Amino acid sequence: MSLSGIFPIEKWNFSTQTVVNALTEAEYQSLITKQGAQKYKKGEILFKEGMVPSGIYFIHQGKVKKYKNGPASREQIIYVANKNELIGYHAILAEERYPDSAAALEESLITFIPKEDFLDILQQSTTFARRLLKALSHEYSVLTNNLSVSSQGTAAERLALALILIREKSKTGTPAGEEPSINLSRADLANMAGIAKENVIRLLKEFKNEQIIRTEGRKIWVNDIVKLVNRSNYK
Amino acid sequence: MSLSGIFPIEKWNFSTQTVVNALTEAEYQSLITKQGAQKYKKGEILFKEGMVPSGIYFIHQGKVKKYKNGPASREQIIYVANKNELIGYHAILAEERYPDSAAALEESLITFIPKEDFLDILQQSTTFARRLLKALSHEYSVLTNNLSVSSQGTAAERLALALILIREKSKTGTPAGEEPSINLSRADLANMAGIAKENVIRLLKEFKNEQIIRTEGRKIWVNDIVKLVNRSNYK
DNA sequence: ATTAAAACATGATAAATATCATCTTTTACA
DNA sequence: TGTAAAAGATGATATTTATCATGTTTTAAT
Repeated sequence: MSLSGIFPIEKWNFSTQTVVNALTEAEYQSLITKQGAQKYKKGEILFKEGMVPSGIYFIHQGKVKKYKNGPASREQIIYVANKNELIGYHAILAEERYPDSAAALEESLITFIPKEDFLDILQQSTTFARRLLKALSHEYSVLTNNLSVSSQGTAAERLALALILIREKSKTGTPAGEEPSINLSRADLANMAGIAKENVIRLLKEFKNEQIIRTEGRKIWVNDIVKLVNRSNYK
Repeated sequence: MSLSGIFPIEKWNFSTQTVVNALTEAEYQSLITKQGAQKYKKGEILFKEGMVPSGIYFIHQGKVKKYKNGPASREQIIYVANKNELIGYHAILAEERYPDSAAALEESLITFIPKEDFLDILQQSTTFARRLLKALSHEYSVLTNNLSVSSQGTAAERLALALILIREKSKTGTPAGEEPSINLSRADLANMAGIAKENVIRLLKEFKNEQIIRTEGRKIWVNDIVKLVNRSNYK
């Protein structure tokens, strides 16, 4: 079942793919060669909040969480970047240290693009710069939506939303027509929704009883996306 | 008493002033003339979430809240823009509808800049464009900090933070050496912190008992900014 | 295959926060 | 300046969510 018509997924995703698409074939080849890509193991850290940035990253394959460690050492996931997305550019462009940390959620294939190369392209290609400006402006609206839900939504609403988003990102790689499986730890789900791990487990049980999802070990499948969207209470 | 050294205020403020500063005197005069400025009464709405944007706004005087209306018709304040800041550019640059609403928090003097004029300058001035890119990247870090506190912080922490931020913004216009007064409704404070109004009132009482603040009617003064920063638990 | 560690699950309890009802004070304006 | 409306304040209560303790299952490495 599709999200189209019942949930505005574009309001929850960044759009750096369009920035990458502004590159010419030659630029793409020189910057983002798969040859130079590194393999990251699940859980491996790309960069940490507070570090001086030395470049940006392009995700060929896999998923990367961007997160912050709060006071009580609890982790808040800000965004999950998917295949074909860029990360790490905020710090470079703002001329600041990394505002958050990044770690692979699963085995991933990622190219590192040195700061200088990135800034060169930015200087040369006005299209690239314009798309970047557009993408960053769109991010404002994504984060704003998140902020609103995070501070006003109930635990169930926040978890439902997290499931919707992560399910959508899990579609890449799933054969068409087949329901994608969500393969995240309960802890990561908790850190996405900003709630306690035990609460995630209990709410998943509730969703299961309502036939919204089914599980097998840690894996979760969405049976009824319409009900899940309802549960997220997103109007 | 100053914030410097004890609290990184720059991590909580946008930086569109630097964008405006990229304008030449002539550009500034033609775009942001005080002559064409409009007076907005307290509570008056500049634009609403979902509207098609027709331009951006420059705040000569006053304060403007940017907010979203959640499901339960509760309002979440995303950001309070101060004197000399721009607002409304995200929607134009992202080529989307306004992602949030904006309303004057006090009597304000604001210039409307038509979309075309804004885009013209953007095309002409690479400095303007570059600063805009930098400002938007910085906003990511601001919103990210907000998101982390909003989903993980306690009510007291969030209110303390709101007070720190709004106090800082109230400094403009306060004679140097004098403690600025915070003049927001309890409801607005609640909507900034994302907590219930009654909870704000009770927490303010607590802060008063701890000698952190003093009040007179709705007005609030900070007696002890160090204690307030501690209360915000921001590390 | 065995086993230690990690992740998952569950129940009991405590803590935090929202909601509701009501009263008082302040503010705005006719 | 009187008065209605809005905002502020308070107490009682309900609800939500986190925390703690403990047991079970799964996972991964030897």
